[in-house]
Amino acid sequence: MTEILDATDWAILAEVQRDGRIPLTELGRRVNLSASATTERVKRLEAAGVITGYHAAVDLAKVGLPVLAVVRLKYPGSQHQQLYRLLDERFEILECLRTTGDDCYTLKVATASMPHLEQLVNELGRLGSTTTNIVYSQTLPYRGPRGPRT
Amino acid sequence: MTEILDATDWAILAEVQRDGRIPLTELGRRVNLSASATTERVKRLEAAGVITGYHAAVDLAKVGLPVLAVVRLKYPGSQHQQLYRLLDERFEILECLRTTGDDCYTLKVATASMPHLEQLVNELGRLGSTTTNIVYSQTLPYRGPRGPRT
DNA sequence: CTATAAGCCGTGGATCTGCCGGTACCTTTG
DNA sequence: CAAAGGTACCGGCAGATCCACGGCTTATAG
Repeated sequence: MTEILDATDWAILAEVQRDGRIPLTELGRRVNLSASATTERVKRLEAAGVITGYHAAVDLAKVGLPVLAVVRLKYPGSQHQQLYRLLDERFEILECLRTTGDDCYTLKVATASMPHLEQLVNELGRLGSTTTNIVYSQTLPYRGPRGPRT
Repeated sequence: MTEILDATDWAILAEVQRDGRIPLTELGRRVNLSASATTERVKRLEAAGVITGYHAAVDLAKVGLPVLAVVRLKYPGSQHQQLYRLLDERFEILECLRTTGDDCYTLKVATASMPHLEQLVNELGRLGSTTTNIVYSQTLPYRGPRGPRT
């Protein structure tokens, strides 16, 4: 049960994070391994939980959710239950991080319009005080971790 | 050039966001379509830019980056160049959003340890004033957009 | 030196993908 | 009204891909 990742593992991770549908033969070619050896490496990474899944990325604007915002939620009580219910119901909430500091939660939300955002923030405001920042642009869209000396 | 997504398109998006490596035949089974019809739908979504790519998700803790944090950066001048350089060099920075409000940028960073985080924040602090919040847990890990009445 | 384990390779059968023609339905147009 | 064109779907086939198998090489320990 080798806990450490070698350079080949990092190369594999870089490739599958860039293109999650790359064929194993092509992946093997890029990391200088045979197809079957590549398969074993990938399976091991999946089994160890290093690779947690494969997901398609969707353009938010193209599906009618052009308004992206970061909402910080300050939350006096401890009725987390209500927040969980909102996370379940409200598909506009894309991500929710629980953090240290004055604001307990940091949410990323995507809405169809400003009134739509306003309505969502109103809903969140019933749980605690909110601070909202509209996102101009994703200067750096999410990227996964890289290994040393890429 | 139909701009609107129908229920089948949303079902496809839900499936490929959940599992980006699902075979087209299985995908067709789930959305009640033949394999070839499914292929055409997916190709169209890709060509239209609705699906922007497929990516493997990696467990940050498992690759030695267990400390996740949100850093907000307040930035008096306009030397964005220096920030871009940092984004390029510093693999610990996973995401960077430019927002309205007092803090110009909101970054998501992952580091190996607290000293490592401290060093990264010091680096960022040379550009402007920073506010850092450690992430306890991802209450809701990133999920993509969902269609109406899932 | 031998035994064991780990990592890699090549092969072959099962599966999936990509491309083809064909059908049904709707809209447009003469 | 009828013909033409467009759209979305299906089925089938050739080729590419995936996956499990056994054999080969190297490293380590006894």
